[in-house]
Amino acid sequence: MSDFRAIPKSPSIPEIVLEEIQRLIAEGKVRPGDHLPSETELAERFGVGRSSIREAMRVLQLIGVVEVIQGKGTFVRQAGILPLMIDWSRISQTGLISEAMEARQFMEVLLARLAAERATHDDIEALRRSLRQSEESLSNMESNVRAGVDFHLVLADAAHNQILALMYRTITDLYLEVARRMRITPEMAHDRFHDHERLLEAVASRDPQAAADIMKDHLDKAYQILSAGEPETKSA
Amino acid sequence: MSDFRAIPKSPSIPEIVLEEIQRLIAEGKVRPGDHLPSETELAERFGVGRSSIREAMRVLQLIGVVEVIQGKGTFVRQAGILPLMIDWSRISQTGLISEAMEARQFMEVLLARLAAERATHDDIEALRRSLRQSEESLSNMESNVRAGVDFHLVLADAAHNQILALMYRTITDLYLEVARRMRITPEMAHDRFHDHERLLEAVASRDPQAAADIMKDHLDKAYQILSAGEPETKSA
DNA sequence: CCTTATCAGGTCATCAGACATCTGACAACA
DNA sequence: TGTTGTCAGATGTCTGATGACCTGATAAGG
Repeated sequence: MSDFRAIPKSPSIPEIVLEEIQRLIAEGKVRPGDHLPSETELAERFGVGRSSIREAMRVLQLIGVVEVIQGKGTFVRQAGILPLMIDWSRISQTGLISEAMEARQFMEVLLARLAAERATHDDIEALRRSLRQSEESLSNMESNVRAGVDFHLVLADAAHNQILALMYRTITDLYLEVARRMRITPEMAHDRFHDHERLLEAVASRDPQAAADIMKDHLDKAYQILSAGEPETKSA
Repeated sequence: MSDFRAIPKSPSIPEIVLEEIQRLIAEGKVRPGDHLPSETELAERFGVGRSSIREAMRVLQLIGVVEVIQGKGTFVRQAGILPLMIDWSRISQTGLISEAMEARQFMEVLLARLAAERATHDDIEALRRSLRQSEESLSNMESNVRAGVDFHLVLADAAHNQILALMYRTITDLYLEVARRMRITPEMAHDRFHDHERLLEAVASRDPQAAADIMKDHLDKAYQILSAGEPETKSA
C-alpha cells in the first residue's frame, strides 16, 4: 500500500499569466516604467479571458510589480522582494532549496533556545498535547508528518516572538513541499518522536543550551536524510 | 484660492473585499480550517460582483491566507508572514514593532557570524566600499542613515544565504520607518561608523565570534536609543 | 453484503459581453 | 487664446453561461 503520491495539480491560468509576466520582467523584455499592453490585448495575445488577466494583474499590483492606473494603463515598477517570497517554487528553480533549509535550521535553533527561556506553563502544556497527538498517529505516516510539523509550530509560538514565528511558518510551507518527496520509515518517525520528547524536556526544565543543541542535532538528521534522498548537489 | 484639496482616491472594490476578509480573520470571526461562504454568496452579502470576490480571493490564495479547492470551496489557512509584509502598517498597529526589532537583532547577529565565516574577497571589498561611502557622508545625516543601512545589507549578502538576506531585508524596511523618527547626533553617527569599522575588521580576519559580539553590542546601543526616544513601554 | 455506476447539487474556473468611469487628445466654440 | 465638448481607449465592475470538479446519495450488479 502506498506508493501513490498525490498528483500535482497544474497551475491555474491566472497563475500561468502571472509567471509569464514576471518572466518577461525578469528577462528584461519589459523594463521598469514600460507601458504594458492593455488588458484586452493581453487577453487576446495569451488567448485567455480578460478576467484571468485581471486576476494576475491584481496580484502583481499588490506585490508592487506593476502599477495600474485607471484610464491610463498598466506600468512596470521596480519590484521589491515580495515577488520572490510569494513564488516559492522559483526558489527550487534557482537552487535556493539548500539555503532555505539552512535558514530554517538557524531559525529553528534560535526558536528552541528562546522557547526554553520564555515558555509559559500554557506553552508547555500545548507542547505536551502536540506530542501526545504525535504519539497517537505514529502508525499513520501521513498524519504523523503533519503532527510532527505541528510540534515545531507550537514550539515557535512558545518563543514569544510573533515575527520570528511567522517567518518560520513561511519557510516551513516550503519545507513541506520538499518533505513530501521523502520516504519516511517507522524508525525515522519514532526517532523523531524521541527527539521531540527530549526537546520538550529541555524546554520544560528551562535549559536553552540543551534545547538548542537537541534541535540542531534533530535537524542535522533530517537534513542528511533529505540530501541522501536527492543526490544531485555533489562535487564542485 | 486653494481650499480645494485633492480628492483621495478610494480603494477599489476588490481591495476593500480583501481587507474585509483579512479583518474577519484577524478578529477571529473566521478561524483557520473554516469554510468560507461560496463566491456567489460572498458576492451577494458584500453587494458586489463575483469577479471582484475572485480577484480578492486570488490574492489571498497566493499569500497563503486561504486555500481554494475547485469543487469544494475556500478554506482559511494559518498564514505566514506574507500578509503582514504586504501591509506593514499592521505591524505597528498590532504592537509588533518591538518583536520586529528583536527579530532583526537575532537575524543580524547570525548574519554577521555567517559573513565572518563565508565572506569572499569581493564581499570584503564591497564592505570596504560601503564603509568609505559612509565616511564621506558623515556630515550629511540624511544620506548617512542610508549609507549605514547599506553597510548592513552588504553584510547580509556576504553571509551567502539569500533566503536569510531576503528576510533580513524585509525587516529592515520596517526598521527604516521607525528609525526616521530618531534624532541622530554626530556623535552617534561617528560611533556607529566606528562599530562598522570593527565589524569589517572581524569579518576580514574571519572571526565569527567577534563579529557576532560586535554586532550584538552595536544593535544593543541602537535599541537603547530607540526605546529612549519613545518612552512608553515602561513598568509592568 | 459489498462493490461499482450513475446522478444531482454545490462549488470553483473561465470566458464573453455589457456598461461605468477615468484619462488624454483634439476639435469646436466664443 | 482659452475654455468647453467630444471621443477613443483604458481600467473598474457586473452579469450570465458553460465547463470542471468534489461530495454524498442512490441504484445496479456481483
